[in-house]
Amino acid sequence: MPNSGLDRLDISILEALQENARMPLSEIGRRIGLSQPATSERVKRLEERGIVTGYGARIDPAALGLGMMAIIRIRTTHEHIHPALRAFAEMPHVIEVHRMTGEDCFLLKVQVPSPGQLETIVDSIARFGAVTTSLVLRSEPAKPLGKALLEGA
Amino acid sequence: MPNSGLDRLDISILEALQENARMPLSEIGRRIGLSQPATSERVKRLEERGIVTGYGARIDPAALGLGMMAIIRIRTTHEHIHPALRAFAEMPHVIEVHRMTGEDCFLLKVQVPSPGQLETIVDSIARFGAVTTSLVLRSEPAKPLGKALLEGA
DNA sequence: TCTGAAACATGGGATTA
DNA sequence: TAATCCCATGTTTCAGA
Repeated sequence: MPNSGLDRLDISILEALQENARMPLSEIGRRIGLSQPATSERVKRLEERGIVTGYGARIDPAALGLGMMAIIRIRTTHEHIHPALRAFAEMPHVIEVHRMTGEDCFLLKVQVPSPGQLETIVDSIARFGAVTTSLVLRSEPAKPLGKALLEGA
Repeated sequence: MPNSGLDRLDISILEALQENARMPLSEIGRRIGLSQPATSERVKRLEERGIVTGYGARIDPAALGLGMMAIIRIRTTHEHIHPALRAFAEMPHVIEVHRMTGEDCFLLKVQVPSPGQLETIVDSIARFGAVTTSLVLRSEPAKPLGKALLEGA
């Protein structure tokens, strides 16, 4: 088990903070049977060790008029890779960029208001190589980390 | 522009909260030129309108021994879809599940400690259909929402 | 565990559209 | 009038000893 020296209490803290990063430390402590200062100390250590890298608000894209999500794969050649990365960084609708093994070099997650906007993005990406676009019909809520570590690893 | 009645200040608040959900309201207010109570009021309204759906900790998977990320696509038939969704929900290493259009019905994002664990997951998914697995070599940091709305939309 | 400091929620009054 | 802001203050939450 490659757990970085985390005990059950640390895992519980991570789960609580993923569920609600604004939960008071006293409340987290109450759940796991620790005092507020002891909980505070553990959270600070999790941050210092680089396990907790920050805290972010969850935002509903649909509520902002970005109700359409798509997955775009790009198959390209080696000399296009770095220009492509720079181009993706400039596109605000491109939310995630992953470089991968396999036939396709890149996988992008984009969040757009309309098919027309998606077309614009696809067109501006096509210069790098062959593009495959899929519309996301439904996404399950993203799963928090934590459980995966306790069971077998 | 399909912005749900958000002005520039609301957008700035969303950006600040995505960067650091624990930023004090007084600090957010200072950045955008508003008092702490006025900022508090706006944040509460963003929550009530369902734009901010929660707050979560960002966790480094590698620091938890889950240093390997993979993208798995599955091509299956209609009768397998709901059993597959239930099965994915039970797999702790499967972080995201998207149902899509196109040849492949599902796209999964998985986070594993080792190739062996990835093999186990692929094997247990293969019963639903044809599986295509790609290892993620590198991911750019996920982009926050906000900018995309101001420019043209 | 306790305490001073920081951050938050609430109510009243002023301003603007 | 309705909305939004600021200021003042009581309460909660945090950090350090």
